[in-house]
Amino acid sequence: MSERAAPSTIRDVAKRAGVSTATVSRVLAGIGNPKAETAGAVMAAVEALDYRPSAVARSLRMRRTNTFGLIVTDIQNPFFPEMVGAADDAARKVGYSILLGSAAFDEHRAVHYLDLMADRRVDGMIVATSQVSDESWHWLADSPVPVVVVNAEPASVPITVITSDNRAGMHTAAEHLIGLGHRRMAYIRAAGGITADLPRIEGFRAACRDAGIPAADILELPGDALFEGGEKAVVDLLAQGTDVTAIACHNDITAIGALRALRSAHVRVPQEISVVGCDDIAAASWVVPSLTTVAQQKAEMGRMAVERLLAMLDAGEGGIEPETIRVPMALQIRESTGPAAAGDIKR
Amino acid sequence: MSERAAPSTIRDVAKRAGVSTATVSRVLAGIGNPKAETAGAVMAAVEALDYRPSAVARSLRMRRTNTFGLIVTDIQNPFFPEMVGAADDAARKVGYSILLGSAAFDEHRAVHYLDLMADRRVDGMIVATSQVSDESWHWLADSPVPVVVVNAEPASVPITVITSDNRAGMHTAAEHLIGLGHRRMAYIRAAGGITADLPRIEGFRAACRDAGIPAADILELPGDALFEGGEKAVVDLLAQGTDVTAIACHNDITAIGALRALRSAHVRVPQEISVVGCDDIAAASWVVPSLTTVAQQKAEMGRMAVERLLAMLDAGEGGIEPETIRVPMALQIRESTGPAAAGDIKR
DNA sequence: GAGTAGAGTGCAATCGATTACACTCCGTGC
DNA sequence: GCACGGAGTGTAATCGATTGCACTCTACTC
Repeated sequence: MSERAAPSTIRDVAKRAGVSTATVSRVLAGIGNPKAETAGAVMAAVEALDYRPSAVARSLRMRRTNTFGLIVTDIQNPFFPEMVGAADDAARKVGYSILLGSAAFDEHRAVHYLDLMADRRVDGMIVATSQVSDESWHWLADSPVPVVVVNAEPASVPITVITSDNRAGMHTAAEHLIGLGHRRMAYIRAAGGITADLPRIEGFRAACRDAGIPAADILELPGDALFEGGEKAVVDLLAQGTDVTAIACHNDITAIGALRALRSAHVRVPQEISVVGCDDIAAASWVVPSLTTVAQQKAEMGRMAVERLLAMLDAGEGGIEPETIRVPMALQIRESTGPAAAGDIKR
Repeated sequence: MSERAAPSTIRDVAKRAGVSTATVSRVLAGIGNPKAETAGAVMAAVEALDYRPSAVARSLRMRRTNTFGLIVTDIQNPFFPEMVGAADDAARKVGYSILLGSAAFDEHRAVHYLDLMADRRVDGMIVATSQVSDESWHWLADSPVPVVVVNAEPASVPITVITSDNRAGMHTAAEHLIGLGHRRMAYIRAAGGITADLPRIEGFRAACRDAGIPAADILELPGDALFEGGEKAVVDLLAQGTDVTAIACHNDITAIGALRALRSAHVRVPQEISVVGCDDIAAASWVVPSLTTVAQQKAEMGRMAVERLLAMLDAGEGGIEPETIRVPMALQIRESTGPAAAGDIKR
């Protein structure tokens, strides 16, 4: 047809209704008490022209975008969609929307999104990744826009943090294994830079220490927080022969990779080796055997992050002190853990 | 500290550099040939003030937001993050970003996002869901902004569509099963309203017809495109006793639900019953037995959608005719399918 | 009947960028 | 000496909304 039809503006509506733009704006915002007649004319014009106020123009004038930025480590990890969904719900309920960015394990991409969101003048940011440089953390902490960090703990930067109690969670998982009689265990870690890695391994070690298990009996294996990392760690472990009877993993995806490798090697789970994960993603109950894991309150954290941002917004600057909130985790016992095998596995 | 510090504006920069805002704008955009001295002063001021141009103001003036809206059926289905990731990559490369909305199987939410994106004046929209009313499809088709529909086929609306060749894909899956000797089969469908449902079941039926299998031998079961639907369908199927030797499912999540129910009932897969899914999500190769499935080119489709939008944008209105592009699917044979059992299952 | 209050609107500035147009120099050509 | 052209900048309009302030009426008080 014609050129790309320009959407109608408030001026078009005003003209058609025979009033000023100020009146149109007021009628639509429901402020002032317009005469029923005026209001009617405005609404009719809005209807006729299929008018939709431009959020862009409004944002410029109001100096608010009604948008929160949300950066996650990797949207492909099912852990995040659940969190994102909950955050989006909470935001939508109060008229905000979420601008999403997935860092995809790449610090440059994280920075890209940080910049993007700053340029877009989001009203607040949720940073749910630890793939962020120290420099960026400081920039965030100094930023005039409210920031909430989820599941990461930037050291020595005063900033609001909402995180699962990773230390206590993995402590519980270790106790569970120890209670089942496991003494020689392996732990598959995340890659460096993922801040949840440290508290989790520490919780695990602490529980072992408390049970009198020598640190040397705990094998720490490198991983990458992905399926491949879990798989490879187990392949290597078995290749060199091992007597561990349990494997704890940084997260569920790693654990599922581990399960896969154990199955390929015909090691029975949990009869020969028990496996526990962390996160409680949907797939944890899909796999065979279903995965014992430490559940994070994903949705709850997403919701909390948004609520916190809103609170910071209407408290204004300096209204709310940075604070670290620890959300409890809960052990989900499924099929992948059982009593320690009597004898060692040699193969 | 003070009030929420307002970010510095182009005027602040101009003042500090001792030039006009026009010059600042030109220097930053790299147009005109500013004297080296002027350019230097501008850059210095930008640096000193930590100036970032407001994308909001720019969008208003340019009447372009450099943003594409993307609506998916359900971000929790791993199928979508892969597509979204690819779309985001493609968009970022050319300076665009993606505003994401998950309809979460709710038509009202889909409409909400449609409105939101229209208000935000996105430069184009990707609609990767069929949870959209006829009215909305027409609205989209008439919309002045470019729209690409992914994996849905609004009937009788002239609009650009990129979709997997669902019919051919499921036809192939059926042939695979038939080739393995299966004759009595079940098919777990999606809920009504999911447009991929129809071509898939049709492809399945067609392959059976071609093989001379009477339609009555194909059991069509209701599902919901979710884990629960697959699980329930199989539970019901087994409860009433059945002689099927293979189950095809609308998608992988459904198939994984079916696997779970079969396992609970101690039916061996594939020895007693074969299962195939559709999508090829990551979890398809995680489950046990790993899932034979028909793979969609998720990333490719996300990329294509963005490219198409860009093409529509610089072709201007009417430059590109609506067209339906079918992306081929590929059978991924894994462990969940095998030769048909000799005898029926009675339990 | 003058004064006042308040309801209902309009005028115009503003948010922060981009860009058409006008203007000032300065060097050249003749 | 004057016209001309181009390089380099500045002035001001514009994008589409919101909102403080001023204004016009009407109704009411005394």
